[in-house]
Amino acid sequence: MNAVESFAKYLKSKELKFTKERKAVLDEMFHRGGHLDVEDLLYRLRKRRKQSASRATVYRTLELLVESGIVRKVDLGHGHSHYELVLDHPHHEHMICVSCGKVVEFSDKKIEVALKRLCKESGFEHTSHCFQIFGYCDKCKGSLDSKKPHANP
Amino acid sequence: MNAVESFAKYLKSKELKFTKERKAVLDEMFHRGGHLDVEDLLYRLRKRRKQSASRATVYRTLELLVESGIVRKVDLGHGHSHYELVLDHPHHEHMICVSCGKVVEFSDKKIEVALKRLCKESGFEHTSHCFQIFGYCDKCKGSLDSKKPHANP
DNA sequence: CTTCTTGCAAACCATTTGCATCATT
DNA sequence: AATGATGCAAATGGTTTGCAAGAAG
Repeated sequence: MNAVESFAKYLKSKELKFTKERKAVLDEMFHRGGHLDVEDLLYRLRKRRKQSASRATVYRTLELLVESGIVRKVDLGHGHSHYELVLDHPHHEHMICVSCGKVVEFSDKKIEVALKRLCKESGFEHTSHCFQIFGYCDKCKGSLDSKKPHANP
Repeated sequence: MNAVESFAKYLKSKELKFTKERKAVLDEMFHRGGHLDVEDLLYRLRKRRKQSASRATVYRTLELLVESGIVRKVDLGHGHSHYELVLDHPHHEHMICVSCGKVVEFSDKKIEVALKRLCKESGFEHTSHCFQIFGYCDKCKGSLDSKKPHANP
């Protein structure tokens, strides 16, 4: 089942409507694939699509997308949220360069296994997690400016 | 070297002053040990110590404590920051119950090893990381109210 | 005495919300 | 036609900042 069908189904189950604004947000998330923040999304909707949506609607739609499990909210340490598609995108964590803002996705089987074991051991019912590694990417290593506002890749 | 000496040294190196307000914040962080947010800290300073400090000063002091490496800022998904002592407290991650807000610390050697290897492989210079697991603690398992203190995925 | 700090209140910024109007079902 | 959705602007809540008065070195 693709993201659009999945979202339509979710909305129907809650007796909510599949408006053009909601479709536009989902489409843009899908088109992008990677992580996006609200500002990016608004810009892309305005500049690259015929269909725009207000900031409030984007926030409201993202909340629905998160609830439905299609998108996840991630914290990349930039002081505001980012969102990324879950559907069709293998689960991963983020490695973030505090100098240039570059974000590298990674995943590790051993970490996944350890996580599951830890939860099981303590009777914790895992629903989601967030693993961010901060530091300097190979290009910024040795760089002194750890105080730069990170640009979004 | 203890936390007070360490902070004094850091402040001196930056030609900053070790005021009673700064000492009070550090003392309370040290006394508490675990994670605290600004509200907790203000309350404790006001109620449990003779020395208080304004909200602005608490924020400013925490920033200095983070810069100096004595304290780290952690995101427990509550919509605001928490802070915890690094010095004299073994490194750990957090498992957070989205229903009751309970936070359990954990650490895992295999995860630490995997993290180091991953960074090395990609030439990433690791400075810090944050690993949060969200879900339901043993007491809240089966609970329906997923609408409590949570924020992240 | 000079410079850094404090506390206050105003500013800021991301996010949420109330409400009148509009669009889907 | 009924109900939910939108856009706007105002509200919110955590955090930051400008500034005058105060304290540390």
